Amino acid sequence: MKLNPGQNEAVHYVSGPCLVLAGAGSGKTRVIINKIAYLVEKCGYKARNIAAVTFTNKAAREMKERVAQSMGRKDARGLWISTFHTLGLEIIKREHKVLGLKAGFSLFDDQDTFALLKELTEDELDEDKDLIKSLASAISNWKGGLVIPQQAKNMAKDEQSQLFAMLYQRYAQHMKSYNALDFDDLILIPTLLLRMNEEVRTRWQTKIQYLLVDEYQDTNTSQYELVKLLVGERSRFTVVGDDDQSIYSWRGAKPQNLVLLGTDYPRLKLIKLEQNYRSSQRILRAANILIANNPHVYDKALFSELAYGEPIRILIAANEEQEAERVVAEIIRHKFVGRTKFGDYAILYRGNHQSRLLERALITNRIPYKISGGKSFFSRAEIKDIMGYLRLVVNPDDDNAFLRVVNLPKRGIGPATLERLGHFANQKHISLFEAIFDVELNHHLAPAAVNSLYQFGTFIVDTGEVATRGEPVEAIKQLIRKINYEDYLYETSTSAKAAEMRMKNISELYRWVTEMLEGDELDEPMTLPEVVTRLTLRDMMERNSEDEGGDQVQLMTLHASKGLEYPFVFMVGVEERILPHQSSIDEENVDEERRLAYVGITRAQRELWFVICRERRQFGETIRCEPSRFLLELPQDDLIWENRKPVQTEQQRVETGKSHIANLRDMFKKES
DNA sequence: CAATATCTCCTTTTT
DNA sequence: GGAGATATTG
Repeated sequence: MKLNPGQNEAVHYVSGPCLVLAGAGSGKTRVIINKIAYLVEKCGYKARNIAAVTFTNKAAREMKERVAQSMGRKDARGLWISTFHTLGLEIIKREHKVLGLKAGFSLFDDQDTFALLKELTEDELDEDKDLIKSLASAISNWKGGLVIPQQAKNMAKDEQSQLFAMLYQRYAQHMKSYNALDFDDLILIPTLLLRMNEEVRTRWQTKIQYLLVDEYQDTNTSQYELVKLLVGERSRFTVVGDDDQSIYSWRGAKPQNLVLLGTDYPRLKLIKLEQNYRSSQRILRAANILIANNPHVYDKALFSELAYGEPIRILIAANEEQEAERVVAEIIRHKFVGRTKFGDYAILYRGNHQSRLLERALITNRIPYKISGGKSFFSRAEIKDIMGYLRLVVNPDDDNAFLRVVNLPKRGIGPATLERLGHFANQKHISLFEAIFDVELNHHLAPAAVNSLYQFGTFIVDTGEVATRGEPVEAIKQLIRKINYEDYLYETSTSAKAAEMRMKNISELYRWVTEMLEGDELDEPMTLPEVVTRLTLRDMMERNSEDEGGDQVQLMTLHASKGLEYPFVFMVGVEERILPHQSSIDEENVDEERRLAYVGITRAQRELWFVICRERRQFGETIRCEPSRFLLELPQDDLIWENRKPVQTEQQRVETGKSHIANLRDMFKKES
């Protein structure tokens, strides 16, 4: 396929820093892929000296695959295509000596982090969930903004932030003694390292000679800085982004980085991609009109040369059960009429919990579906159990992992025993695991308890030895067998069927681990510690969802839909307090929700439905729902509201003396 | 003291 | 409708 002039320019401009403003569906991925190929084939770069950073593992995976197809597997080998987090992990891994980190560090996911914070702040925060959560996000913000604990303390003005800064410091100390890192560390640590250590900086600047960054509007301060440090003086890079698709500011993303880049690099070349190849003109028009309500830094005029297309429909359901049924019925009808595939349909929603009823409706109608993101594979108890074991084997100082698995299956080690063990370990400033082997433990615990603990500890050590001896696959096999995990599942599950399901999940995990340990044509073999950290980044899960690509209706959150496209898209729950979400209305941050709606709309290629309810059950009470303000902002002549004359004429407007929008609101109220 | 049964809270988005 | 804390039993 030929590139249009803008795309062409973006691909061939390689002499300096380059910013590509790429509207939705304007072929930005194609630009990146072509550019990588161009750099290797025409500019003399070696694959191993080019890095491309994407926002999700899935996107990285896809890009790797597409690049490999376009330039041949051999040439593509060695390219660094990953997320920021995986790149950071790689840097940490290779520089762990300089950093003074032990090789087998644990990667804490946010649940681990939460558990640790809860533990550490019992006295100060009194187990208050909301407080702990805001502490967690404060810490995450600090880390994302490159603020270390000492600086946080210095900057703290009020009492609350002083307390939080102090707890941040305590958290950091404990993470260190657990030999653990959290997600934010994966960016923070490499950035600080590159900033302070010239030798390391030079090494990485030599290694990565050209850097490409996708979804640039989602970078936060530390990622911005990391990019800057990696590209150095040469500043050979291309970043691609779209401020209208910035939907992650709640976790520190700074779309202003798009502007900042212009001041930091005066020679920055700005290229706009404005032709949309994805959506019908009508869908694009709706999206453009909606997003025009937001402020803009760079003006952008997206256009499409595709057909004008079908009207956008708004389905109105009495309640949330009906909402799900309506969607499913419409898919069945539409598929029958249009002879389409289930895989052509996507259902998008604001929050993960909204998927439940949809799932149920799909199941009862025997429609195959795939639900991505959300309550993932990795939050299943059985997976967390086995991962807990693996983490402990790799890094015995990981107290979180220890606590998860020490009495699983039951080994007669109850809370009382653990309480004492914890107290003892705390006094001696050692990990729980080390405490087991301390001779003085006898003075604090009954012999039976000490013995159970000792047995457990020895078991972990033994497994670790098998793994390091070069037989990690064998070690995992033994592990699952020796803890009688299968029996445990059958005993604890409510039905044999459920146990079977869980065991299947375990086999799946086992398969992935084995694959990663052994490597394949695109990926090098990994060590067990690497596998464990990579799985925590949910790397494998997303890879898997691809080859499972049967003919299935796709369900996902609006956030998860970014970067994807589907011929037919349903957006459900497009109501006030859901699609602008209540909290964003309270915080007066509706613009970001509008961008979220914009992202959803621009996923659609051919047809688009919005679905709303008149009322919905929210924990016991039924509450009335109002259509989202975004629906009222759309061009009404492109919409068909169900059971209703679509458009108010100019005459009606004059007669009633009310605005278009007020009238629509009235109509909705009368009917419900 | 450990294992199981009941009751409560809360539900934005994710690397 | 699910996880986590509390009440009850073995």
